[in-house]
Amino acid sequence: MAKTQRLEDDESPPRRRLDAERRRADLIRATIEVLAEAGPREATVRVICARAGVSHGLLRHYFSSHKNLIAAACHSLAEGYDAEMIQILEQSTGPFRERLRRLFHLLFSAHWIDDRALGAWVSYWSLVRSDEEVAALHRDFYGRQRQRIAAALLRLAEEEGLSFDADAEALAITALMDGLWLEHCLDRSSFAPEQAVALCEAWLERLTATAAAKE
Amino acid sequence: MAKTQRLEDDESPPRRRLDAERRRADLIRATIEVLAEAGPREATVRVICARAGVSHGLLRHYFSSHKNLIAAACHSLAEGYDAEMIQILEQSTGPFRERLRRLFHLLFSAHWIDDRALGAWVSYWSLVRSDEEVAALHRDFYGRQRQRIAAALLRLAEEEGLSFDADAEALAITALMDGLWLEHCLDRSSFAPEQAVALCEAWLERLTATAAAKE
DNA sequence: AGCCTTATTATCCATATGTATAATAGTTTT
DNA sequence: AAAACTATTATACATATGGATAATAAGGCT
Repeated sequence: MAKTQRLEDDESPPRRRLDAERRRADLIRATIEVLAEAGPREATVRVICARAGVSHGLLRHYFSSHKNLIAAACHSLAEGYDAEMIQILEQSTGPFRERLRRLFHLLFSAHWIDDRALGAWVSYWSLVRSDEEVAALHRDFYGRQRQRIAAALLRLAEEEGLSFDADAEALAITALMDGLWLEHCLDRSSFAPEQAVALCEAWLERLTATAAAKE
Repeated sequence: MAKTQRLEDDESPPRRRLDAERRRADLIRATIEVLAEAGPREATVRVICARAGVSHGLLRHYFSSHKNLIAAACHSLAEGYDAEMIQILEQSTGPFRERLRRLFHLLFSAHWIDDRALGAWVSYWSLVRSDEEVAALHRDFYGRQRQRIAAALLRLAEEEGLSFDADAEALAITALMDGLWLEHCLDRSSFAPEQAVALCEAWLERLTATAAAKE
């Protein structure tokens, strides 16, 4: 009785034909939104398609399976983050100390915090544990990410005449950022984004303050 | 045809009556194992009960619902970690610098790394986002955890005559530990547990090295 | 205009899911 | 040993789920 929202006496809903890539992107965006808001358990074919505004039969036109769509959404998340990191660390100007600080600001800026995709990362992490396809994707993505940060730290060391283990420090700052991001993601009321930025900057200052001068 | 695994000509499986608390604990343990190995999506009533070796109808005898069991499992995870933290930080002896180092070692020791519960935390985090009951549990748990670490840092500052913002630093070291733990959880091949311990210790040393002496 | 391609929907199907209920059997009590 | 109690199972049920198929219509082509 209460189910008659549509099709009752109104004309049938406008069936729009969309550009293939655009529809694919729409489905991925919808998946990320659902993952973020309801988690992997609720991210069913029907819920995702409803979110994208299409019938659930359409999914198989663009993705080989439900899992394939989930993996594509995770891929999209990782790629998006990677692209922003390249932009800030490698394609911008200025000293690398400044570039790293810009990365900290980006990560806890409204752009990433307010995005509905925020919680999707936790779902993504959850899927890494259970889906081998996502796990392989993650290994590749995380390796590249740490390599980028290590390279930036190495350049920083050159610029400031310091010496430290860039690979190990990249691991540390990545973990610090992820940890802060995770905790803020789990409970936004626990601390302000600015505090997370401040802690990352403090970490960087202490690193350079205690690093040995390169002879 | 292929479904006749049992009850065909053998005697019926031994139906064991267990102590209530033991069975409850068994179900929670099974839930954590399934969450760790397969993620929240596969942690269904039937899978969990099969893991615990009971029929799926039994669940409702001990938990009001599937979600209630999941929440109980998350609660158990958090309580277990909290208990270990109390043990190490508050009920052990020695200078607080040493106690904190012991915490680092514990976190990345075989006990926590090899435990099948390792991946369950990611599932737990994923559920925080989608289940309000788990979210409330988490806020309480995380607040206590950070408070414990802040208290330990404060004692460390007293012992060594230093001055720093213990609350903020507790946030940082918690994030660093969680971040390292998360990354190791997602890909154990990415770095050795000992390296995570070393990075936490390095963080602590830099904190005390750069902290102002208390006048 | 009319035709063709195919994106999109509606519908169907087998199975999985959470929960409820009645039957069964282990344990305790008397 | 009989009876009472209740943990446990087997089963049932309504709905949800991922996937498949056939019908439909939107947009491009000539």
